[in-house]
Amino acid sequence: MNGRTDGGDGLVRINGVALWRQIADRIRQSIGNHEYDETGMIPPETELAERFGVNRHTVRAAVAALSREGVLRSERGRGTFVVRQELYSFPISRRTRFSEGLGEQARVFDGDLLETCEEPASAKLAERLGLEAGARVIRVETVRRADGVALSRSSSWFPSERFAGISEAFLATRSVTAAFRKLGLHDYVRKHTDVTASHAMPDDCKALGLSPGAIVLIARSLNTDLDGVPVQYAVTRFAADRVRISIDSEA
Amino acid sequence: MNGRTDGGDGLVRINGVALWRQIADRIRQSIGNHEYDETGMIPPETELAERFGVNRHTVRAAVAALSREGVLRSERGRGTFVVRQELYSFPISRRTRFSEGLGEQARVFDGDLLETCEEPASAKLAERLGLEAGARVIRVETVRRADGVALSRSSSWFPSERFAGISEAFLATRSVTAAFRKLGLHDYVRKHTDVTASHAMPDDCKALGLSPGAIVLIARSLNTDLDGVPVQYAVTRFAADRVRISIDSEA
DNA sequence: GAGTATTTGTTCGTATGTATG
DNA sequence: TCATACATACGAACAAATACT
Repeated sequence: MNGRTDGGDGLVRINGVALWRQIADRIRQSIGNHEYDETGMIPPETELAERFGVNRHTVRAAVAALSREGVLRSERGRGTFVVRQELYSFPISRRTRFSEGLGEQARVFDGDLLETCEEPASAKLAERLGLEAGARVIRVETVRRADGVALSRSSSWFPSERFAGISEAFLATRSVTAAFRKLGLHDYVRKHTDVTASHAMPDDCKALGLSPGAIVLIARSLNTDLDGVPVQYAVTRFAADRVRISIDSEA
Repeated sequence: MNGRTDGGDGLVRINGVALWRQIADRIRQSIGNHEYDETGMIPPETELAERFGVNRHTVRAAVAALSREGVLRSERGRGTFVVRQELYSFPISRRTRFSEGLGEQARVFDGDLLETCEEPASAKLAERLGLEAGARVIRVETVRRADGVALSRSSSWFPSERFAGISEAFLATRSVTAAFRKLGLHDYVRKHTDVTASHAMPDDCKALGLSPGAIVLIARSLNTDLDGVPVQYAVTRFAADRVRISIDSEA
């Protein structure tokens, strides 16, 4: 069966990744690139099948997966439509804050505190936060949503000594900025951010409502107070099909 | 590490991605996170099989795939070893330049010009470059390598009118900075960068030597001259298991 | 309203790939 | 290496809802 003389578009059978999943990914990407017109209707299954050089069943499997994810919605006799075209744009700058950054892209922002605990810092973490090896830190696990859609999942670490009670403060205010303020820190800045990407772990799928095999953008970031003393290290995992990271390099 | 406590297992049997490929991706990620000790030796197959809750055959398939990619090297009787531990870190700032940024992380940098042509700008591209709709642009497709390893693949667009001959200049110098200089533009700055992630397309796999199903980090960037006039729009696709994007938010 | 084309939804069967023991 | 169970992909229908003339 594998004589896949890739017709119009180029798609090759790949070891280990099902054809329907590759097609789902390409459709998802086409949506992100605004390759479909404004009606939000994607080409009919027969046309996609021909374009990708696969059977219609295979396209249907891809569309079914995207429908389960809430990306597409099919209507018998009418066609298949994109549910939401735009990615949320998450800006990174010296003054990065979560909900402020997303600004007017959604009407409602909220989040959950999944878990919090105090633990000894690993060697790497202690170094990043400028603490002595084994110093205690408070870890806070959160999920952020915009208009009810989960966008990201974060693990944050704060020095215990300076920010005792930060998890309660966060729980009360649902905002790191506000929690810091409650504890006497009135301003902080983003020092550095590293961005990588990887497949979603089972935890990500659960917390973000992703279909397994989805991609997450991972931002590892360090915030400091105005004197340059580290106050927070965070690993944030964004659903890559919902969020774009945006960097303005202004002078 | 990281207190992530997925208790040893945490592998979901997902539709569309073969188990051995998921395991290969997790091993790749563990390497990126430095979860293996400095000897570079990964746990024996039986242990990995037990940890992931799969048959040893399946782990072997994953290790075989990573060995084909050059990520692992198995030695009979000794074990399986990581070939290169570190990700290359690609910094983004107002003065982003490709090889300067990678600096001392590799000994040899080079690249190929895959293809170049002149074409009319799409509506979106014209807007981004501040051109009239349908103005002509020069597109340049390149691949960049560090120490012989392909890191990224770029499509760049330059306004034809201002930068006629840029592809020849780039071909001669192998550097955008030098090519600009040849054409009389002595300095330029990075205005904006958008980062997303997606599965590698067949073209990426070919150009970057990726195994299918791999992930690419996609940076869409705009460079301007010192007067703020756009001079280059580029889409760069990085192999996510080789490169990390790094953002310093200095004042 | 009738008739036709278009589009998604469903059911067979068959061959190959993946994972286990 | 072999045998078994399940997922993936193909092909050829046909059914049902919608859109257009």
